[in-house]
Amino acid sequence: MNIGDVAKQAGLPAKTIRYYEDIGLIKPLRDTNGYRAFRPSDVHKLVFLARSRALGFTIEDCRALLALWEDQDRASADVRAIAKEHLSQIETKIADLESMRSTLSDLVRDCAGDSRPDCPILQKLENFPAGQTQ
Amino acid sequence: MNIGDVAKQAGLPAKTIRYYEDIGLIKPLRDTNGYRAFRPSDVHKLVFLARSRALGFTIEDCRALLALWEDQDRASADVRAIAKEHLSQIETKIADLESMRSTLSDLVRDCAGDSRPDCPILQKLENFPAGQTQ
DNA sequence: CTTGACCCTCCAGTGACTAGAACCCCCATA
DNA sequence: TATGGGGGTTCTAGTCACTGGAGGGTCAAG
Repeated sequence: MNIGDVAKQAGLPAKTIRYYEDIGLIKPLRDTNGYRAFRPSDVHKLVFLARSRALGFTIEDCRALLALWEDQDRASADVRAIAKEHLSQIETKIADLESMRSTLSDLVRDCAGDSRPDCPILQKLENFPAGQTQ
Repeated sequence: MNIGDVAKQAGLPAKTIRYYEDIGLIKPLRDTNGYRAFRPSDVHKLVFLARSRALGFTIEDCRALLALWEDQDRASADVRAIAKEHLSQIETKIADLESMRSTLSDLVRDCAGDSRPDCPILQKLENFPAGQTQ
């Protein structure tokens, strides 16, 4: 199977698939003309990768998950540990973003948004306490 | 004022401040020894930048906000537009992360986390519909 | 005079791609 | 047979917002 078809099946851009080969996540064979020749197992892995990435796992998480996925003797707990760690990172991010949202929506609410030069948003950006997350 | 003191005042690493100079956000003077010499207005700008960045504005947003901040004749509406756009991006991100969280926490909940090799997380990563945000 | 804290520049790396250039390969049509 | 289009290939460099490190200069105190 060529890269274009695989890209459709996995829902990933061809560029991304080449990149995944570069960094060693997949190792497709090659045809005599140099084209990548994807086996069903490669496609399967790419689908797995697409889904894991969509859930926000990092590439290194994905690498670990793939290794566990391929290991018949892995412990369920190993996978769970990765997922739990990731989940807690997601929860931290959500909390950060919610605090940003609340500050920002206060600012926007207080701003008349007219043509006068005095803007409460800029005033608050000068004055509210800094040092939040990113 | 030297960069170390400014860093403390603004709550930014010195490296970041140098970077902000590199990309033209600030233009501190120089002492004869080559050290950056920050005026109060530079410090003020850096505080503003730290706060805007803490609220998740991109550097380019910050550049625009700084320009408006310095422009006596700006319209309040311009600032509000940037803030509103940013707010809606934050809200999209939160929604994305919440959908990740709900899927992931389902997965984690269903996983015994023991030493058996069958793991529902990996099974679901093979099977649930892909194509979410990132 | 030395030590240690501070400052400087420049280069490279991060994560996860993405854009683009310059090229090769294959098939169908005129 | 040319040619056009749609694949494929490699390579380099760019993205964003820093961050780390090497290798050095400056300054104040002891």
